[in-house]
Amino acid sequence: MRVRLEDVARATGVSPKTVSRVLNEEPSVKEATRQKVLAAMESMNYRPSPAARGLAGSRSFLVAMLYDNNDNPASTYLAEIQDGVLDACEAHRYSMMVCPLRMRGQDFLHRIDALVTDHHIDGVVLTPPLTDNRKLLARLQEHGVAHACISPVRRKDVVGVYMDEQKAAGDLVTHLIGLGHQRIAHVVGIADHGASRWRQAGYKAALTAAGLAVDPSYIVQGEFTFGSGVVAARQLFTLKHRPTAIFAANDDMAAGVMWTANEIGLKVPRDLSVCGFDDTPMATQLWPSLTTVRQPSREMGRLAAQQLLEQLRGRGEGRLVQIPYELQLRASTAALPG
Amino acid sequence: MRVRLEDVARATGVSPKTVSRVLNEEPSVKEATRQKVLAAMESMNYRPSPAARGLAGSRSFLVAMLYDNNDNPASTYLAEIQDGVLDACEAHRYSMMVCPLRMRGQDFLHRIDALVTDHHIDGVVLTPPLTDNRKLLARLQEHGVAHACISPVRRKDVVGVYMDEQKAAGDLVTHLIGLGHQRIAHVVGIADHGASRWRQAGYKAALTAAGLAVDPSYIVQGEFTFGSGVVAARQLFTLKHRPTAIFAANDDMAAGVMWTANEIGLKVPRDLSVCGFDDTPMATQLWPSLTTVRQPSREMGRLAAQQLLEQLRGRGEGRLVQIPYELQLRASTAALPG
DNA sequence: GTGAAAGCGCTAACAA
DNA sequence: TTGTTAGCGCTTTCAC
Repeated sequence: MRVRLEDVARATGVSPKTVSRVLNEEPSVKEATRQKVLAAMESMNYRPSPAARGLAGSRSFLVAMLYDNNDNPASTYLAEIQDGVLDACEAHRYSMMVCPLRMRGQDFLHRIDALVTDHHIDGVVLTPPLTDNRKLLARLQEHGVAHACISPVRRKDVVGVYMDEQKAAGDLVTHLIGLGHQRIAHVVGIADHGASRWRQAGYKAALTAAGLAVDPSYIVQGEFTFGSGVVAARQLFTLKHRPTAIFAANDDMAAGVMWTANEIGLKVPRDLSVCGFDDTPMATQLWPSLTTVRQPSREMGRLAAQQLLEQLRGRGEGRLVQIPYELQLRASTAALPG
Repeated sequence: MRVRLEDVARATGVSPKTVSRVLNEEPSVKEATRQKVLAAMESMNYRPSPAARGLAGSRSFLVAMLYDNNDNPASTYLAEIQDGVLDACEAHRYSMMVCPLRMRGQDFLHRIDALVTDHHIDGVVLTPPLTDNRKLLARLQEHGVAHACISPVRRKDVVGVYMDEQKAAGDLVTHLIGLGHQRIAHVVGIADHGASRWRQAGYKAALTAAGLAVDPSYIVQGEFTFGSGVVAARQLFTLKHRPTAIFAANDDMAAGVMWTANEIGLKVPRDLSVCGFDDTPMATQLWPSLTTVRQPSREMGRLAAQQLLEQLRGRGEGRLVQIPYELQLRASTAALPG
């Protein structure tokens, strides 16, 4: 029924071990032998059994994508990353599992243990804010499980992918300043997320670079959700000198800001310019369409997984790669009248 | 290092086979023995190796969630279903893989073969429109792989979960009629999706039941995307007798309709009532917030997987369960003035 | 109701 | 560069 490694060996006239060597791309096989075996595998449509490989060997050819189920950014962000990770896994004949964790609460370390003990996971892809959880990283280290990070805060000795979010945020705010805005507010994301810190830092840097003061009352806390954008906007709209532009740390909060503007009759962008970050599908679906920064999530997932696999397959070390961003200037920002 | 079944056996003073019997919930074990073994497993923190079980036995304790990568509904829909499937799998100690397919193009059957041959998948959860692909279903049958469907078109001899979408759509349109609307248009979804058919059928039924004519020029084709909602709305807005209400077959298209209304200066709901279907997060984030039908995707994923596992574990047959819907009446619909 | 032996398909550690 | 032997941790088959 099933074509086994042994069958390929017999058909080729070599030992099972040699076929195994070819399968695992070990260098110590004569090129002629390798070609013969490869040809037989192909023609016999041989497919190795992951179960047998996992049981006998030290590798499982399995990676897991971990994400936080509480403080998750928009689900579309995670879905795109997942697709990217899957792309890379398929290209290298690895399988992927998905593993939601609840970072608040203590069970989440046990889930790591289970993943390692049960499935012998070879490596994991970490999404924010998991990328910076010291307990999690320590546990992975204990288990000897490799990992790649997406947008990690620490960038030293880390494998994965990141964007220069600070510079991107700075560019966005500089754009607002170029449109004549001076009273520019910022809605911050969840406090300990790297994304919040970078985007806020970029905001401040741009103001400072333009010789504008950083007014603390123009900086309000959010938590990356639509609702928190609404709350933040309401607070900003009660200020004596209302901001003429608001930079929200992500698109969801920007949507909340625009919703609130509608609520009190402010017209975007005439009365208020709004911009976000991420370029989720929503950005083009809002009215007016949202000025934001494009973050290529799927590509980031793909690259992170690729670096992880690079490392697992012993081909080089796995690096931290930077991915470029793109400003998306749309209809929600406009020049300040007068 | 690892606690094996044999270790549990030794600690309990029974044979490995007996421990295996307990593990697999086989009936032919004396209750006292079973308790003893269970206790030992617990205290020794025994975790069976999926690889070994898969290799030796006929089951893999693995299910896959399949989805279409081309005609996919909103990614948030799939993400929620995935979470639900995962919930059920964890509750029954099964693992889940995700498997995107491209239904256009022919490779997708090979991917099924790979899933079965490589991973010995025990069963799959099918999402629309995969639920009704005859080739896919036939292939699964060939392989003897069980499946559960989410919102399948055929409802006979099928395991899974569905909602009465036709009735829900009818209720929505009836609500519009109750508000005084008579010129009610409908934006249809992708032609061969069950969701499109049911929602359109509900629309027509409600009109007919109210003694209103079904005007073909008020029914325009869409494809479940925001952009197609825009196109459809533009078409409807050029009609001599513009509709006073538009029922789009999903929230994304409804958002497109609202966007277009904005574009040409129509005010929702004063000049136009709009409603959608699904109650995605977007529905509450639009301005004005969208009247729609709540479809509990995560719960549907959970239930479908649960029925699948029920079937796999031989406890009963697995049924097709119906899940209730809920109308969400929000700000995008209002009484017709005059 | 329980156990002994064999083997799932592959890789490890050695040997040649 | 290639082959041999043993066994990964479990389930199967068959015996008792």
